[in-house]
Amino acid sequence: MSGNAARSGVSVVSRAMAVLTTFDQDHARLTLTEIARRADLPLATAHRLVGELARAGALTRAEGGEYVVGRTLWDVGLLAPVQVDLREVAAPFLQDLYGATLATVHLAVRERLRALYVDRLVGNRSVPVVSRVGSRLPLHSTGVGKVLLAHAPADVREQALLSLEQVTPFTVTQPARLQRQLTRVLTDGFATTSEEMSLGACSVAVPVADRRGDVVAALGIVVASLRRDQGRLVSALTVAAKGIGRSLA
Amino acid sequence: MSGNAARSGVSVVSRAMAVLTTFDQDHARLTLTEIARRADLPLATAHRLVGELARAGALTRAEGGEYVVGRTLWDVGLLAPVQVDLREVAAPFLQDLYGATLATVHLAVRERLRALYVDRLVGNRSVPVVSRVGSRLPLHSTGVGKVLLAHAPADVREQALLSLEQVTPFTVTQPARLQRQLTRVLTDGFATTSEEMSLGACSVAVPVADRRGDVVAALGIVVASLRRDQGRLVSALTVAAKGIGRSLA
DNA sequence: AGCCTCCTTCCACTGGCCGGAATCCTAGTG
DNA sequence: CACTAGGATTCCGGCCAGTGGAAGGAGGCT
Repeated sequence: MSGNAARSGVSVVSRAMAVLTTFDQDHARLTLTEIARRADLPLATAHRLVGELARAGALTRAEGGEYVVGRTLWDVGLLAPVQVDLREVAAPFLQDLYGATLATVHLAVRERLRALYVDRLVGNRSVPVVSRVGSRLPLHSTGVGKVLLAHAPADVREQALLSLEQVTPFTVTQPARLQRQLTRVLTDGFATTSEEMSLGACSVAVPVADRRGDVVAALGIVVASLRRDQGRLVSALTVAAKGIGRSLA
Repeated sequence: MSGNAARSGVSVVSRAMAVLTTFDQDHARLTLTEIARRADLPLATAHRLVGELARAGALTRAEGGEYVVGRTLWDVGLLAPVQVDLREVAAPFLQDLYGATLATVHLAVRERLRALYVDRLVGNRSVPVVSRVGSRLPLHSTGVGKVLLAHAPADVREQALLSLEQVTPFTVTQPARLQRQLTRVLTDGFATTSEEMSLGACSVAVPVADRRGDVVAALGIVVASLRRDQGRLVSALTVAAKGIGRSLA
């Protein structure tokens, strides 16, 4: 009658991973109870798993008793080959771009219906932004997202147009209007946003094409206003994007 | 007689973590057999664990059949609070420093008897270096290491002086000589190396002190030669380090 | 073919995992 | 101070998931 009632049949490993993936950018520190709830595990089970993960260094206990991702996982995670060639090649160009504009610089690739930010540079006097390395943001409300979407296969574009979340009052949510913008992105060679992702932040972005001409990433910068020198920014971005493309294998 | 002979008594979780920690900077892609050997697990056991980890997204199978760290772990690992305040505060200063010098810029903290590189900027025309974010390099053969060691507690210094690995022909391996250098680091306010970590690379580094005056990190740059403008580099580094220190909470 | 290395599958045994329940903490409340 | 509420921790018997030696592919090289 007592003891283990319904062993759910999933492996320990997948449960442990479920615990780990309860952490995300908005939930970087969690209590045991939250972990159990989010991973859908009995409290006692979560307690044991979390304890073992902590002992192994995968999790660490913060001051308040909450759990955070541990240093060991940081080490291991850094080894993941997530766009490493692209990032290594692009890094110097991002730095030059930052030096020339002093604006926040973004490098993103498309991951299904999201823009995955693989690298980022933020300055002292830059406009505050929500993105971080590893962030996944909507394709329709960011500069890099629009570029990636404009160059995406037709089926991806169609699916993306089906659900346009209203992030700020200025987010473009009408499919027809966004479609027109995407067409212009292809002809103009760059995309812009005006407070469509976060208030007070505008952005410009250009595609990064490899030697075969395929768009593999988008390069963008975030500024307070585009009124002034949009032309100069587009030029700087284009030069950097070309440089990255040429350096890709 | 058959079946499971000696269940070693360790949990599945710790075994899974043992598998994950077989990966390091010099072994970013491993075959199943290598994993089993390095984690000291029977092949069949390693095979099952690796399979489950791969199914959970913690590992990915590369083209050649080797395993690499998966995207899921990259996501989770990025959430680890490893010097996040320091890194966020320092990032803009590193970028300015790169802009002013076009040299590779390093930010490192001390982790026991190693220098842990928490951030890094590498340019197009920079001297090639071995460090990456997450690298742990010796304290006695790197610029940032010497700074961190000079400001470390006495017991740490003593212990570090006991084993000075000869990395290149120019590495300082005599304890007395290194001790004299460390004393100078304290009076001069900066440390230098000349091809002591890798041939063809020299470095300058300065301490980053928080508001209480405690040295919490070291900031360094790597150049081909120090002959020319060591003074200018030290100045730029000092300014940046002061700025970081002032911005720390 | 023969040999070698690495990968995959099989299967009987058993000890580590499971999780409801009880207990221990805090912190907040009347 | 007693009481409550929410979370964290410990307990413990039952049982199945994990274990790993062995055997069987799959290539590659001589």
